[in-house]
Amino acid sequence: MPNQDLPRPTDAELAILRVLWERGPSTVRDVTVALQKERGTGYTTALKLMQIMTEKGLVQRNDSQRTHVYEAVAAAEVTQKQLVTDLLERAFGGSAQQLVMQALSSKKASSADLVEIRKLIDEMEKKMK
Amino acid sequence: MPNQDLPRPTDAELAILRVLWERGPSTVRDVTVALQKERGTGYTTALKLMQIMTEKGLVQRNDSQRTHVYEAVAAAEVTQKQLVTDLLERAFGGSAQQLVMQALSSKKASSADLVEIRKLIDEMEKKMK
DNA sequence: AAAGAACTACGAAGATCTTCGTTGACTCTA
DNA sequence: TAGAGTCAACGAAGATCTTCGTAGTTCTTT
Repeated sequence: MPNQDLPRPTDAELAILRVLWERGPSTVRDVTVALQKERGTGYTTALKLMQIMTEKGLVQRNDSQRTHVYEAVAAAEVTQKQLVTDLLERAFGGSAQQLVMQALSSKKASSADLVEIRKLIDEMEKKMK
Repeated sequence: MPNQDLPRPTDAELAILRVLWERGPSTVRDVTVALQKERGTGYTTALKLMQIMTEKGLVQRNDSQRTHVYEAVAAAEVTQKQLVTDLLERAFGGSAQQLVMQALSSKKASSADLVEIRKLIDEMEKKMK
């Protein structure tokens, strides 16, 4: 029931969340290894970040074992929606249409994607009646 | 011909850009007044930010008059696309479809918006053949 | 039991972000 | 021409972000 009002994750924090979303509950070591390649993140850096994220409530820590295990508090979809909503307000003045247009044209979506999106639009139009 | 590789604007910078996009070339005073309501931004704060943005290349300054006039270097669409692309990579692993879904469901788009988006999808599908 | 490896905690440094006070210059007006 | 108002410039402060070195603890191995 709680869970809301998590702060917007920073860039480095988001990188960690993405690892946790993909791997599920993970240790600092796990996360460090995963981020080593793309970011060159050091162990203590990841540790410190994850400690801070714990304070912020972005992740949850199981410290029953000596090696702590972290997991994301909010599901990927929740945080993603928050980020999109945020960007929508900050950059697009709330116009979802423009954001969608930019997203679709910036990264080419597959035709399967387009079908999915069309479905969603159909449903939304139905509900509007 | 130049123009690319502008840094990602910060929150406060983006607020200023939005004013410039809407008003066109504006003075610090103009921007301050516009942001006073929603953000309570003070004059020197806006000035300092706009000076920094000039150094970064985000805005351009005409100082032929005593009262300088600033304008955004990149059009709204360009910066918006940059921000969306950025978010796409950082939070969605490049999946435009998911981002669009979140955007459409997070903020209710009007039926006119939906029609527009559907048009865009139609066009994209055509081009795919 | 001793040495080495792995882990958490802590603090600090450097960078960036945001805000604002102060100063000095210019302009307008009484 | 003196005073009030407006402006750009500058510096600094406080907050946040990111990184990393160091220390102390626990575990493992020999």
